[in-house]
Amino acid sequence: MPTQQISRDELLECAWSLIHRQGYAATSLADVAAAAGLGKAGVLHHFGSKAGMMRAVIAWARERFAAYVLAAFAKEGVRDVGPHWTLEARLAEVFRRQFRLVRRDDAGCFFGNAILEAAEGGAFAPALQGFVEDFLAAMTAALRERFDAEESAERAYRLFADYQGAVLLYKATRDRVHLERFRDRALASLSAPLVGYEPLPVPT
Amino acid sequence: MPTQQISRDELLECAWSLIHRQGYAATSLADVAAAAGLGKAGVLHHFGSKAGMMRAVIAWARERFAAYVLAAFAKEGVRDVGPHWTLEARLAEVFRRQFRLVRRDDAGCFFGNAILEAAEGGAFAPALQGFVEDFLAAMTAALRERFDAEESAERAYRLFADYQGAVLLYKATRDRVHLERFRDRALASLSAPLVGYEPLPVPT
DNA sequence: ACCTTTACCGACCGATCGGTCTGTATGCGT
DNA sequence: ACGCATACAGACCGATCGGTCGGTAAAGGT
Repeated sequence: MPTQQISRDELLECAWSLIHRQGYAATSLADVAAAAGLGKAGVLHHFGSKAGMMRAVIAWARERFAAYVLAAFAKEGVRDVGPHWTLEARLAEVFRRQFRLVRRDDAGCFFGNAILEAAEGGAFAPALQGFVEDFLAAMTAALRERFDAEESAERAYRLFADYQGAVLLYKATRDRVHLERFRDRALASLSAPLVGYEPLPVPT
Repeated sequence: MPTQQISRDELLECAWSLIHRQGYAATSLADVAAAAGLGKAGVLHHFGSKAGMMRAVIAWARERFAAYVLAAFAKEGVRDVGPHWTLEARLAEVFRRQFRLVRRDDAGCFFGNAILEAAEGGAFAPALQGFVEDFLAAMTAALRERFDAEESAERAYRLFADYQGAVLLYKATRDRVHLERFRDRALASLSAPLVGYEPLPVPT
C-alpha cells in the first residue's frame, strides 16, 4: 500500500471542523477532500459514504468531548489540586473547555447544531442523543457530591438546557457575553435551591 | 394576467413549512414549487431567488409569531378574562401557542433552527436576531407587571435561553415532556427570586 | 521475487441544484 | 377592442452533488 497521506484522526478533524462550521448538508465531500489534501475518492475510501463519514465524525467528536471536556469533572487524576478544586471550580473548567470548542469559528456546539439540522431524516439522532446522555451522566455524577440522585439529575438537565440556549444566543449574536452570563448563573445556582423542585417525600 | 393560482400567504406558508421541517439548505426550490402546486419558475417569479424567498419567509414568520404567539401576552383586547388572567396564565398561554408551532412535524423552533443552520454565511442573522429581540421585548414588557425593568429583562433572557434548550431536547428526543418540564419550571420561577441576581444598589 | 492488500487518483456518471429564457394565457385599464 | 402588465409553464443552462470504476503505486507477508 502507498504511504498514508493523512492519519484517520486528522481526516476526522478536518471533516469535523467543516461540518461544525457549515453544517452537514452544506459540507460536500469535495470540501472535506480539499481540506484533507485528498481527492474525493480518497475520502470515500475511508468512510464509504457521506453518511458514513458523518457517523464516524459524530463518534469521534463524542470521544473527544468525553476525553477533553467531561474529563475535567474528574476529582482524581488531576495533578496539583487541593481543597480549592471544588465542584464550582470543576464545573467552571468544564465550561471553559467547552467554550473553547464553541467559540471555534463562532460555530457553536457541534452536537446542538447537528441535532437541530435534522439531516437525513433524523438518521443521526440516536448517536446525537448519546452525546446528551454523556453530558447529563457526567454532570449528574459530579453534582452527586452535593445533592441527592434525583436533584442532581434535575440540575444537570436544567444546566444542559440553559447551556444550549446560551450557545444559540452566542451563535445568533457572536457575542461571548452570553456564554459568560450562562457560566456565572450556572455557578451561582449551585448554592441556591432548585426552583419548583419538590424533594421526594419521606415515606411514612 | 392569468388567475393567481396561490395566494402569497399560502405560498409563504408552504415554503415556511418545508424549511421548518428540512432546513434551508435541504429545501430546494423544486420542493417548494411542488408543495405550492407551481413550477420552479413560478416560485422564482415571486421571490427572485432562493435567498429572497428565505428573507420573505423569515419576515412572514416574524409577523405571524408576533400576531399569534406574542399577542397572548396582551392584558387588554382579550375577551372574557378577569382577575384569573394572571401573568402566569398569560405566560402559559404564550407557551401553549408556541409549542403548537414547535410540535408541528416535530420540527422545533423555526428561528432557532434557522439561527443554528448558519446558512449563506450568516446572511440571515440580522433578521433572525430580530426575532430574538421581539421575543425578549414582549416577555420583558409582560414581566414588568411584577418586576423592575432590569430584573424583567434578565428573567426574559433566562427564560428564552431555557426555552431554546428545551426545544433542542425536544427535537433530539421528540418527547414533549421536555416542553412541559420547561413550562412548569418557567411558571414556578415567577414566584421565586432570581438566583445570582443582584438588584441595583440604592445610590447613597 | 512475488503477490496480495491498501490507499489512493482521475475520469466519469446520473441526478439535482439555483437560475435564465422564451412563450403564453389571462385579467385589467382604457 | 386593444395593449400591456402579470403570472405563470416548460425547456434549458452550467455547476455541483454523492458515488462508481479502473488503474496505480507502494507497504507487507511469504
